Order: sequence, then C-alpha cells, then structure tokens
Amino acid sequence: MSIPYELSGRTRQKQRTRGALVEAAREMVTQGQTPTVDEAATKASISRTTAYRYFPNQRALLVAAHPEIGALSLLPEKPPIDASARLDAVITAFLHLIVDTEPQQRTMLRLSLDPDPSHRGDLPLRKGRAIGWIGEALSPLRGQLTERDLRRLILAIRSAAGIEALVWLTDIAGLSRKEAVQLMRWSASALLRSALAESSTAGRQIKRRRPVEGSTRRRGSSGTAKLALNLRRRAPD
Amino acid sequence: MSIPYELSGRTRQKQRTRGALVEAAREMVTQGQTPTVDEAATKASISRTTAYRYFPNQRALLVAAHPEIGALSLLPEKPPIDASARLDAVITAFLHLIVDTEPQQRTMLRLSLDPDPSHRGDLPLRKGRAIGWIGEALSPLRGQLTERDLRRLILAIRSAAGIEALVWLTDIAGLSRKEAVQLMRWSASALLRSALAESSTAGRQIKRRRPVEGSTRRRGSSGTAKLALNLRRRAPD
DNA sequence: CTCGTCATGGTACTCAAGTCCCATGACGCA
DNA sequence: TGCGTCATGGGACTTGAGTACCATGACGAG
Repeated sequence: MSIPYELSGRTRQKQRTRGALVEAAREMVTQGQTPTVDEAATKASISRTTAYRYFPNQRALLVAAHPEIGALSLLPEKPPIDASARLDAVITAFLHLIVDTEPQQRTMLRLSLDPDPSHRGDLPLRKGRAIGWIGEALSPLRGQLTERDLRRLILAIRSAAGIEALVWLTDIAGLSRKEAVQLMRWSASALLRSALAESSTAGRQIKRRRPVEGSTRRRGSSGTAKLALNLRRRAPD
Repeated sequence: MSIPYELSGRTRQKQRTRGALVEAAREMVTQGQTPTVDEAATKASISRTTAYRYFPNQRALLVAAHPEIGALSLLPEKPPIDASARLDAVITAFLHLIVDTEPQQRTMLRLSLDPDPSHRGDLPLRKGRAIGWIGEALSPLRGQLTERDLRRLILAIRSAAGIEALVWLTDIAGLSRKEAVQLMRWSASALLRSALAESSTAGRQIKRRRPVEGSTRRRGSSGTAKLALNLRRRAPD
C-alpha cells in the first residue's frame, strides 16, 4: 500500500511534470497514434527515465492518456418516456461516441487483452460506463421487469452494441461503420422487444417457457461431442 | 506475386522444417502461452534465423500455430426442425468451443487488433466461420424472412455471441464463463424471436413500423450534440 | 544565503522483435 | 563419387520496452 510517487514530496512540480507527459501522450493518442514512451517524453520535454518514474510501462501511460467521456447521461434534454425510444437514443449516442473515437477504443481493447500478468492490475481500463447509461434508458421498465431480467437485458444490449461488436462487424463481417451502427441499433431494440414480450407472457406459458434457459443443455453438449476430437484443428471463427 | 519460400526448391525438407516449427508453436499456444519466435524455434530444434525465413514475424507464426476447427456444421446428428432449437444447439456448441479455447481466442483477437500496418495483410486471421454455422441453423427461415433480414439476424446473433462479447461480459461486467454463456444464449434466441415477430407483423403496421431503422437519427444526434465538447475527456466504456 | 533534500537527466544494461550477411554442410543430380 | 545448389546456422546490428545506478541541479526550509 505504498503511496504513489506523485503524492509525496514536491507534489506540485510532479503534478506539472505528469500533466505535461499525459498531455503530450494524449495529443498523439487522439490522432490515432500509439506513441513510444520515449516519443511522448520527448514531446513533453521530459527524459525517458522520468517518464518511467510516473508510469510503470507504456500501457499505463496510454491508459492515462486515453481521452475520457464524463457524461453522466446520454439521454437528450427532454428524454422520451417510451423505453424503446429512450434506449435507441442512448444507444445511438453511445455508438457515435464509439465510432468517433474508434482508434482509441481499439487500442484500449487491445491493451485490455494484453497477456502480460505484471500489467494486469493496472486498472481502470475500460470501466463499463455504458451499463449506467443503458440502465438509465431502461429505467421506465423498473416495475415491468424483475431486477434480474433487467440486468440481463442491459448486459445483453451492451454486449451486442459496443466496440467489440463493431470490430467484428467491420473487420470480419465486412460491414461499413454506418451499417454496423444500424445493425447494432436493431439488435438493441430487438433485445428489448424480446424481453418485454417475454415478461408480458410470463406465467401463462407452462411448457416451452424459455426453450433456451437450460433444458437444451444436454442436447447442445451432444452436438459438440462429435467435434471434441477436432478441437485443435481449426479456428471456430 | 512472388512464390512463397516454401514452394520452391527442396520443398519436402522445407515442409518438414515448417511443420516442426508450427507444431512446436502450436503446443505452446495450446497451453495458453505466447511463445517467442526464438522459444518456438528452439523447441523445434531450429535456429531463430530459419524460423524467420518461414514466417515474417511472430504474429504470422502464432496465426499458423492457431488450432483450427474444421467442422462444417455444429448441428447435432439429428437436427431439430424448429429454428429456435437449431439455433440454440448451434450457439451452445459454438460457445463451448470458444470457452474451451478461450486463451487462444483472446490471442487471436488481440493480434487482429494489432495496429502495425505491415502485419495487417497477414490474413486468414479470424475467418468468420460462425456465419456459416448460424446460417445453417436458421436455414428453415429461408422462406419466412427476406434474405436481407436473415443476414442481418445472423450478424446480430454472432456479434452478440462470440469471443468479443465473452471478453466484455467476463472482464468488464464481471460474469463467470457459465453466466456469460447463458446470457449469450438468451441474446441469440431473443434476437431470433424479435426477427420472427417483426416479420409476422410486417406490412400490417403503418407507422412505428421499425422505430429503430433510421427515423430517429436526428433525435439521436441531437442527444449527442451537447456532449460533443466533452468528447475527449472520458472514456465511453 | 546556505545546505540538504529530491526531482530530474544521462548512461548503461537486458531482453525480444526483426533484419542482414556470410559460412557451412547436407541434399541430390550428373 | 564428386560438385554445385540451397537450406540452415550463427553472428552482428537496429529498435523499443523496461530496469538500475549515479550525477546534477533546482527547490525550499533554516
């Protein structure tokens, strides 16, 4: 629990140094670059050695340099009451944020996948702000859905609409940014519709209530069984 | 269009050398490691220099070492007729493949995000096999959905259920693998249900047909407008 | 103004990626 | 069996990440 370097001694000087370094790195990151520690340090008129005093590695510097969005809400000034409209407004705004900062989003995603264990605890890295934004959009559903179902819906929506999905839709599926955004908006509203339909008919259905939620486990497994031996031959994706 | 190194001269010897190298790398990759070029070469009793003759960089070697799955289908032996059941079987099998090889999937995802332009054309890297598998599961819907809607549905399902979504659900949302799989299965079937509901009521509805597909553009944009100035302050996620 | 603390700068080192060049030795054709 | 081709190995070099050590010079408390 040692106090970080910047919080002891001549703290004001350190703040200025650190600020200059982060600012230099931020400028380069915003332009889509991935600056070397030395490059960022040089740009800030700081020695490489000093830079490493403030950040244990390049990754940490890039994380600190990552432009962040402070918005507490993505809803428009006069938010709609209808959950569907609210959700679409938020998702659209969210996706535009993502697309507008796509290079940085990709960098952060890549860094978060870094296998190096020593870098793992570096942290705030990808905070999951979207959960709050989507949750706010869906707040009219509080009474309609159980807390559990609501949370599941939020997570499902976010995992269907975000930088990860964008990467796959553009890089693998070959969609344009615009098409990808349209598709993710559709996904989000489709998931919402399903959740609502599910809740409105809940209790009435006796069998086939949720053909997905577990009963098919056995069958699914048997489906993979014959593939087990091939598992190390080809990539699933 | 120069012929690759291995296809000229003493090709049999080269095949053996290359095979040994890939095999050595594959073993390490399968154990979740990310071998150095030198490590893989040493393990294959090959010099580092020679290794670089076969693969231009570590990335290419890792890609070649990536275990691939040759399955043409993920459907069980006696596939259900019901599209929903078929989809769930395929998605479940697919997700188990992903989870079982998660470290490699993550590595591939990370490599695919590599910014280095010289590595970009390296190739097959993440081929998008799942599109075919899901498409096969949904083949009973050929007549029911337009080709365009069917394709959209397939892409939506795959982008909601795959390694990218798994990464987010576990790393950011904090779900366990098991929970994440359950959630993605729900997403897949929910998307299918929505698509079917949409098609069965199509043509009847005059307004509010698809509140998502474009009409809300203006509103969504205005929602983000007030945030434009904050764009470089905090991360959206 | 002085002196000791402390932030900084510089140099040198390790390690991995990647490139280049040249020697060597095995393969296979004549 | 001999010889030239050619795959391989080894060494040297560059660059970036990251670490360690020591000198210096500025700040500020007395």
